Amino acid sequence: MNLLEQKKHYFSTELLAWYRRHKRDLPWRRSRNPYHIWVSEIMLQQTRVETVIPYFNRFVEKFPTVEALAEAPEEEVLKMWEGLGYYSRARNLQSAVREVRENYGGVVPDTKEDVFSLKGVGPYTAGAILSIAYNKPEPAVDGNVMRVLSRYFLIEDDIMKGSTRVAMEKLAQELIPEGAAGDFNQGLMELGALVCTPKSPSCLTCPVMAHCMGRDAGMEESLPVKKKAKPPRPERRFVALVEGDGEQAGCVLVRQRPQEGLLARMWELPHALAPFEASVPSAQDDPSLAQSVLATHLEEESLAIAPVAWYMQAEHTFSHIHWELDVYVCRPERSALLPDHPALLPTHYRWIGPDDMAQLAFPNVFLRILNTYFRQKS
DNA sequence: AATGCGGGGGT
DNA sequence: ACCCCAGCATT
Repeated sequence: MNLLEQKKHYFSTELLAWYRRHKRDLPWRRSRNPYHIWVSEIMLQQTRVETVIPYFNRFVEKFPTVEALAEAPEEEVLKMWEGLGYYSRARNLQSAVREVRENYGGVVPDTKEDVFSLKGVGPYTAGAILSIAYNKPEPAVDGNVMRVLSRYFLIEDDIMKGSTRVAMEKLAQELIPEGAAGDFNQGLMELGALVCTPKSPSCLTCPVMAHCMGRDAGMEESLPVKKKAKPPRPERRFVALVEGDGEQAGCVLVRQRPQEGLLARMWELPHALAPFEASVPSAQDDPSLAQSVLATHLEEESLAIAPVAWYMQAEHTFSHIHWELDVYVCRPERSALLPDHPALLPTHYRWIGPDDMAQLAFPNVFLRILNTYFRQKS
């Protein structure tokens, strides 16, 4: 056996033993229910374990089986996902679960082609489901795994490239010990999460430090090589907090976003993009600018409102956009188009009170604004 | 291959 | 102020 083969064998053996001693007690590790493992893997995409735990527990309690999730209204599924981000994950998961109900009799499939074909399931998640739920020897290469492997094997290829991920998958598959795919794959990720961390890795407690080529080369902190992402583009927006009067007293106006795109089908406060000249907030801002931008925007939606006063600022960063929000309290224009009769609102608009928040899914930035407002009013 | 798609925590 | 995270779909 050559030197590289020895390093590989050592890595597999030591990592597996380490995982079995040190693995965390996580909710989705308490059973091998393939549906539960699937749900956890979708939630864990781009999301930390600590964040996922409470969401996972609530989700499987409400939707314990493939059937339960398949039959649920999408609105309820989105509400359970509220705050977790990347909401297409939730919609794709439900669509895939319905596919499993129709095509596989409600049983999560156990072959690569079938699992991979499910909506929202890519190379990582397919490997995770097959190895963790069914103990099949498939690699599950995520960001953690690429970091660990790039350090241990001193791989300097850019991990953002698809070809690098494919090479890592081949390597990861060769490393899987006989009959222990699930534990080994989870061990790789566990090591990346707890020991071989992005910054200041804890090499002295690492079970495979002795043969780590990255550490030998003094490169454990500079690996993996990763091309920098583009910074998010800034957007300043004016937000309308429209206070109802008359029958709508105590309510505010919200709307549902379009079917596709950013935050698809989520609820929000009405808002409009500031003109370029006002793209940077300044102390000398003329409130009338926000008022005209908002009034014009809502007029296009057949609503007549009059901004009253600046209320608060908020910001929110997506991967690709940074929102600076200025919130203005507004009033419906009396006698104008805004109907006394709520049925005449454009269909994607609604008046809501605090109690209605429990049904509608909002992105976090609007949750913060609405909670601030309703708390202050009560 | 590049881009769109949330949100929070660590440093 | 970055950086990163148990990625996938679309183009």
